Amino acid sequence: MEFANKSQMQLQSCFPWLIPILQCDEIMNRPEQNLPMPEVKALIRGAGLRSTAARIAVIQQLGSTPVPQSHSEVSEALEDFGFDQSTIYRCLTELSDAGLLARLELGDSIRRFELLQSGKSTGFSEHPHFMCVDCGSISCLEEFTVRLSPKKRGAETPGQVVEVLLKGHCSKCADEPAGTSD
Amino acid sequence: MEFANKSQMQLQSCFPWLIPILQCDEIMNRPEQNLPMPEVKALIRGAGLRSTAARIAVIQQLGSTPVPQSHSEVSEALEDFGFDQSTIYRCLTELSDAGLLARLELGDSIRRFELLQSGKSTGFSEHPHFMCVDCGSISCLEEFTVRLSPKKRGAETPGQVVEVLLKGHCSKCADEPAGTSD
DNA sequence: CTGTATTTGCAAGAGACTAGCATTTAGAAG
DNA sequence: CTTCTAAATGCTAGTCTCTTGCAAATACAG
Repeated sequence: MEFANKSQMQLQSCFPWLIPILQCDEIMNRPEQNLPMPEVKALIRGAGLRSTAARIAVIQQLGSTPVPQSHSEVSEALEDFGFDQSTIYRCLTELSDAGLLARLELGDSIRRFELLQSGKSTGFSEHPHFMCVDCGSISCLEEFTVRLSPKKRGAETPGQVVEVLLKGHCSKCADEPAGTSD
Repeated sequence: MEFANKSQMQLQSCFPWLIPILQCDEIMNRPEQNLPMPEVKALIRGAGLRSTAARIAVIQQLGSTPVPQSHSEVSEALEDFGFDQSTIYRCLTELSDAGLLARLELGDSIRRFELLQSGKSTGFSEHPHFMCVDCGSISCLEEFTVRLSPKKRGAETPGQVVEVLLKGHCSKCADEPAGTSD
């Protein structure tokens, strides 16, 4: 990364217009990059938002891993670009409000976001998630569906389910004797 | 309630020994009370903890409603007793560590606690929960079981599930046109 | 290229929860 | 019924995640 936090500030004072271009360039050439830039821009614009460097970077970052990421994971991954914390928060919120991301609240007080592939734009994830209560790892259960079956007939249904979260001991933690992992 | 926050402090300075007795008495005679006092004491003592007024009150309060309660709900319900916020937090944590309560993290950054009836003491709830993403209401799905079924054979199982959380639009919110509630 | 509504950066703040430590108390031993 | 001590409480201050207000910067329509 050519311009880390400090040098970026110097650069910015001399050539303010350079930063977004450099940012876009850097974002585009990151090894994690897996979405073509014009597509990302179109995605953002299509949602009625301006395609800024921060939003592009957030989308790219979320597209780079198969699991949902928290704000701190995203902003750490992008910290070389010098985005403000609140900018990342706002991007995540706006993009998920616009239906491009799913906002997951898995119960550890950390909000996670996931890039939605479908055009459904419900803002909810398309598959169940599993969170390990021991190590905190998250996995997407794309291969599974969850069925809610009443124990006896006539049980009152709760409503329309849009998101499923399972918690338990992941296979890695379950293998280890209790207490050896965290 | 005979002694609210202010008068309690006066009382306490004159007759410090009076408070716990009054507290226990008040707690015992609350209309919400539904568990016999000696049983509650035995429950706490059986878990290896001292049966203090705060713990008894917390157990009683959680036993008074069928849905899990948050720290603030518990401490508001008990505020006439003048317990400190951190005491309630600690009681909830200790009682759930001891296996008497289930600690639910439903994803809205608010931890909720539920009185466990069984002697299993896993610290996890015995039934799935449903949280409405519109109004935030929680319901216990005691009448339902959840089955995780793979879409195709050979899908990797995530591990041993101990807790199930469903989110969606509750029947009350789903009936209303979007936007009218919340 | 220009103007303006949208975004961003910064700094301060809200809300849920935790930790440290002196004081108080439950429960056991005498 | 007292005395003793480990456990529990109250108070204060702190952490962490996330939000908000506002001036400065920027995307993009015209």
